[in-house]
Amino acid sequence: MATGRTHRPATRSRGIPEATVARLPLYLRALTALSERSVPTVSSEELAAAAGVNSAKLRKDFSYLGSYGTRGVGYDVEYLVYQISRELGLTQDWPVVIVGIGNLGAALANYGGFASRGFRVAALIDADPALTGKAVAGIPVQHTDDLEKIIKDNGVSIGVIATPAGAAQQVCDRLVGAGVTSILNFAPTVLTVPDGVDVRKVDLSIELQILAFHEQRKAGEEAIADALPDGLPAAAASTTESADKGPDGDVPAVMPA
Amino acid sequence: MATGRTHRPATRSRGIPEATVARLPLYLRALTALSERSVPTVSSEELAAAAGVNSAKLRKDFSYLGSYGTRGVGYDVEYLVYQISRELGLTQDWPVVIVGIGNLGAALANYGGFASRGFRVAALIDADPALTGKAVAGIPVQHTDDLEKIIKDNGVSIGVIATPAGAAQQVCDRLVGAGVTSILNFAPTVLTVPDGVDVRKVDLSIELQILAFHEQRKAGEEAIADALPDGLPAAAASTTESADKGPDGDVPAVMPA
DNA sequence: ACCTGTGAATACATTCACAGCT
DNA sequence: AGCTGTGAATGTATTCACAGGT
Repeated sequence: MATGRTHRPATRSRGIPEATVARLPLYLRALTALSERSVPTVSSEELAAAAGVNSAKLRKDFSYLGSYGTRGVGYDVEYLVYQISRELGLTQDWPVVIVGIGNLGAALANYGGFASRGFRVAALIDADPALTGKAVAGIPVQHTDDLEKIIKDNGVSIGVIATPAGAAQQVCDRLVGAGVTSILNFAPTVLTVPDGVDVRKVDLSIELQILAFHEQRKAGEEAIADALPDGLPAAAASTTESADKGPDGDVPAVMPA
Repeated sequence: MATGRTHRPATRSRGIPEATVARLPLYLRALTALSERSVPTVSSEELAAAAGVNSAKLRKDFSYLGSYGTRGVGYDVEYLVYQISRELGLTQDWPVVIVGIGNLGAALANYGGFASRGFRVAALIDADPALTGKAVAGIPVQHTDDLEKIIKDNGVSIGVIATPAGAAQQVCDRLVGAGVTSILNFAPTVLTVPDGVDVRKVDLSIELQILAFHEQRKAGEEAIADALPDGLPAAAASTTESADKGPDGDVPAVMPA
């Protein structure tokens, strides 16, 4: 096996750490805003504040790309915009297909952020024949039967899956079979893909559950300790001055089903 | 200072690492599927495969929750479902408001995954008076003017922002002012919140940009190396049969506007 | 005087590998 | 014999703090 042995090789291509790659779009957005206001240069401190990170991290991140700043001055906004865009591959145009044109798929098709920077919705695909031919966001919906042809004709390498969970793996397999090597998955399923294919997942209910976890911690630890004999070591007293939501123990439901 | 001093204290409440918390929903989903098929017990190996992680990581994750398995046997599915649900705070019902009922907000309102487990869409809020009173997913849209009242009347502590970027910070401030302490942000902006408030971000264009970065690496490194004197050590040969999209240097736009 | 770029230090996360219980 | 639970080892990310340019 030439290309690597394990299931998920972390795709850390060359020098740039994944964590850094994940922040580059943030920097780019902040820089674009500065560029629109014709700000010529920016310091790591200012840019970090705009991107919501700390400046040491930002400088370290940029150091992986090269030495694009000027000591004593800062970074040239336009130049950095270009360098980061290039690093992210946004100086070329990426045709994207969206599969599954339900509520979410339609929302994605309409989402301006797609088109605005390097990405172009090349096709919308759905399995429902009733949708075929109808236009969503000005783009006609095509039938799943033609998926492979659509991918190949448009040279698509990035696919977005917005189908129900049950259809996602099958759609994924067909996308990959047709040559797609990057997938953004909105369906709440774990997708299995061959080596060399990247999958990123966006999962609403996972995000909510993570928030619920922290929310529960903020107020309510005592109430649970009170109801269960599982003796937790009574975490640090809360003392948050925020809103003092009260114990709120009147919602009944303890089990989901 | 009792409550913590810096801008974002990582919210690592007690013992459980953030990375583990982020995986609990995955485990829970896999376990729920097993539960529906009436599978009584599962080994770390099997469950890990279903959740798309490796078994050592899964066992370590579970070890933070307690010793809920049986050596030589595995984990009791029902029991684990309950323990993880409880840990995530899903044994109670979380009323959620969605602010911004455009395409995306409507998609979220309709998304089944919200309702299915502990979360309940308590209200939909939008600034457009034309929407007020109309029902989306069976829930009437209310006007932003009443935001504070809605939050308080429903005891909402989790808010979802699906407004345009320009409105997001303002909406966020009002949510926080009314007592919301967890925010799921779909708007492409960095939100600033006071200490003690959690924000999670879901950003489509960031995800796509990360994919584009890796995509660019897979095929096309030579083309870039060819155009720039930046001597890369020529990463592992790609051998992807994908689509051979070519160097494609003709799209000009480096800037959006 | 100022701000970048980066080694060194620290913190966090994953993986290994095996002791210990069933 | 089999599988969990976990210390120890390794790998990755963040932060510190300051040398080195402008």
